[in-house]
This record gives sequence, C-alpha cells and structure tokens, in this order.
Amino acid sequence: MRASDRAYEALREDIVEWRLLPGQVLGEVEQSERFGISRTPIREALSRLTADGLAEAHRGRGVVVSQVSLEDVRALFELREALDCRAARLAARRRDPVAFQGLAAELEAVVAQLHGPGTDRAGYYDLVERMDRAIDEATANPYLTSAQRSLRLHLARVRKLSRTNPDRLARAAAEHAQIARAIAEGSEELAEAATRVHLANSLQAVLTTPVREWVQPAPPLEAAG
Amino acid sequence: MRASDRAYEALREDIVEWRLLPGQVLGEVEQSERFGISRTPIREALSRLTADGLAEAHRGRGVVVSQVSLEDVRALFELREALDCRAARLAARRRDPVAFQGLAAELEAVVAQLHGPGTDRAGYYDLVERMDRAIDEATANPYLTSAQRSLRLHLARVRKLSRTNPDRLARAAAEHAQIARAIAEGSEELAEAATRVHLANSLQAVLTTPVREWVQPAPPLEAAG
DNA sequence: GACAAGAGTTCTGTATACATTGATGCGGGA
DNA sequence: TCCCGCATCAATGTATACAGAACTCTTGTC
Repeated sequence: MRASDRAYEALREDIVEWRLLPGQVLGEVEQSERFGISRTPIREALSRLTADGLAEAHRGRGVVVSQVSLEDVRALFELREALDCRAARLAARRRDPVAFQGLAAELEAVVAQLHGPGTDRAGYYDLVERMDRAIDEATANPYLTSAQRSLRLHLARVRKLSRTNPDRLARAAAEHAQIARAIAEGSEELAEAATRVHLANSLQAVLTTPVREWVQPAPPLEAAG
Repeated sequence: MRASDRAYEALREDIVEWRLLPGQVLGEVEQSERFGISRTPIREALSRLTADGLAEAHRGRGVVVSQVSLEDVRALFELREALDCRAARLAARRRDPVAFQGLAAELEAVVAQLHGPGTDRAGYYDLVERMDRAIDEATANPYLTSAQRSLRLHLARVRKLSRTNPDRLARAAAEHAQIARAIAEGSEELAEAATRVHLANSLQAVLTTPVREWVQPAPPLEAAG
C-alpha cells in the first residue's frame, strides 16, 4: 500500500471521527513529520481530502478542515433524499430478490434484538453498510454510486456529532427493514416511500438530539498532537 | 495561477473535447515535457482528473483516459434526473423571481432566433450555462452543486460526441424556457415536470443521433502529438 | 514452434532541495 | 493612537534525484 493512501485514510478517519476539528490547519511539514513520510505523499493525501470536501485549500494558509453547520446538515439531507430515493427505485427495479430478502430478515432480527436488553450498535451499523453496498450493486450505476460515496463520508461525520438514541436505533432498523422488503418485492414506489420516511425520521432525530456544538470554536493555531 | 491548475484544466478540456481519446495513456514524463513543467504538478493534475472520473489510475500502467459507453450515458442520465429534478424543485422554492423571469425571456428570444435563419449555438450554450449557475445559486446547496459540477463534466464529454440537430436545439431551448418560467413562478411540481420532459427528450436525442463510435478503438501506444 | 524464466528498461512512488508567494510584525508617519 | 508600508520569515509550489516495481523483450528449453 502506498504511503499517500495510508496518510489519506488516516487523515480522513481523523476528520470523520472529529479527532481533527473544523478549522484545524493541516500543514504539510507538520503532517509529514507526524506520519514519518515526506511532503510529497502528504500533498496527494491533502489534495484528495480537498476533492472530497472534507478540507478546503486556503490560498496561502494551506489546507484546513472544513466546517460543518446546521445549514450543511439540511443541505446534506436534501442531496441524500435525491440520491437515496433514486437509488431505492433503481435497486427495486434491478435487484437480486434473494439478497434483499436476506438483508430484510437480518434487519428484522436486529430490530428484535434492539428491543431486548443488549444494544449491538456495531452489528447494526455493519448491516447498514452491507445494505448500502447491496443497493449500490443493484443500481448498477457507477456515477450514482460515486456520488453516494462522497455524500456518505459527510453524513458519517455529521452522525458522529450526536449519540443516536437507542429507541431511534431500533426504529431506524425497522425502517431499513421496510426499505429492504420493498426492494426485495421490486416495488419502486414503496421503496422510494419507505426511503422518504426513513430520511425524514433520521433528519428529525439528528436535529432534536443534543449535539456538542454545531459551530466549532476557532481551533488553536498550534497543532494538536 | 499554479502550473498544476493550468495542466489540469488543459488536460480536462482535452478529454472533454475528445482530443484525448479513451484508453489514452497519460504518462507523467510525457505530459511534463508537453507542458514544459516538472512531474510534480502533472501528478497533481492527473490526481484531480482521476478524482473527477475522467481518468483512471491503472496499477503499474499509469493514468489512462476513462472509457464512455452507451451504458454510461444511461447511468449519467439516471443520475442527472435525480439531481436536476431535485435542483429544479429547490430552485423553484428559493429562487429570485426576477432572475428567472429574465432567463425565461432570453430563452424565448433564443427560441425565436433559432427558428429563423441564423443558428447561434454559442449564444444558446452560454445561456444554458448561466441558467445552470442560476439554479445552483437558487438551490443554495453546496453539496448538490458539487455533485452537479462533476456530473456536468461527464455530460459535456458525452454531448460533444454527437452534433446536436438544429431542430432539437430549438426545442431544447423551448424546454429550458419552460423550466425557467416554472421556477420563476415558484411552482415546484411544474419545475420538476418540465425538467423530466427536457431530460427525456435530451436522452432521446442523444441516443438517436448518429455518433462517431461509442466504444473507441484501442488508442495507439505512442502519444498523439 | 510455443511457453516460461530472466535481464533490461521504463515507469511510478518517494525524498529532498530550491524558488516563490503570502502572512506577520515592526517601524515610521499622520 | 491608528494606519500604512516594508522587511522578515515561514509555508506552499516546483524541480529533480533516487528507489522500487511492473512491463517487455530476449533467450533457452521442452
């Protein structure tokens, strides 16, 4: 694996996991010393982060981690509605029924399990990721999948801001199961409707959950680390 | 302006304008000699092209211009329907009425002019570009705009494949005028419907217009020029 | 004659040195 | 006391050298 790939993925994770806060300056020399590699692969990593929208190149001041505001959350969910609804329709049209029946069954099991004592967040999130991949595969549209990939990066960052309520987790799983069933049945209308319901509830949950701070304070100029 | 920016834009134009054909290998040394700059800014330019999807990094064989197939056209228009319809709705909701009334009037003038003797393609394309920007501004959604920017790059490349029929040009202008009027009136439903009509007709036009070749032949290994 | 193994060559990936540009802080003047 | 301008400096932008890997051509063997 290339050094630039390692640096890119590490920095991306740091930003998504809020270990690197918005406004943080990502100096080339600083990061190259941190990873023990030269500036060249760091430059490529920062370039990719900028293309992803996770960072912005400020002329003369280098690359800084991008801000996330409440307005961004609205904008992200607007784009998500456009992409997810279309993806759900296309997936329902071209899906492998068995695959989505399986996902629906697994999701139902998670719903039942989340109503019990244990809360297996990791298992649920893994299942959602598999369902996203299954939808991407079913849509058979690399351009749509590419747009989704970029969008999910930002959504993951926003999601990490607030701790999802356990009750909401169970309801989200039930909504995902509904989407999977609709796709398995091949009903485009129902798949889109179920997606709309899920997105509306998800946005509601994000907006009503207490978050740390939407607008991060100006970070210290000296590097954290 | 940075050398890497110049190289990126020049290469991007070359790909969109089909001066660089799919499968063409973009060697770092070759391109650096062509632009008279070193490999470093060329690497950054190629990296951006790869992020755009206009080129692909082949392990060991460098960066090559990406292919465009009939399947890609279908996929692009599927994504376009998702993005453009949502953008039209949002623009109708948040638009500046005067701006879109002005665009509608200009488009009507172009329609009348295209029905006459002269065919001012450049003027029409410039007007469409201004309308795209106006919609981007009205949606007030940087993530949606970013997705549109990427998509339009690929669409421009596809569009250059076939010469648009003059009759189709006039009808397309009329459809654009319809969209602008709907947005100016603030009717989300009508804006979306008009967009759907335009996209269906555009796709139809692309698919029925004789094109050079959808699948380009394997390019010569030696660089062209 | 065909296939496989090896050496040569050419490419990418990385490191580092140099140039250039923008930021910062100090001093002078209004 | 505030503002403008210049010098200093630090960080980015670029060039180039080196290392490693992949492809290709050649050669030998079956």
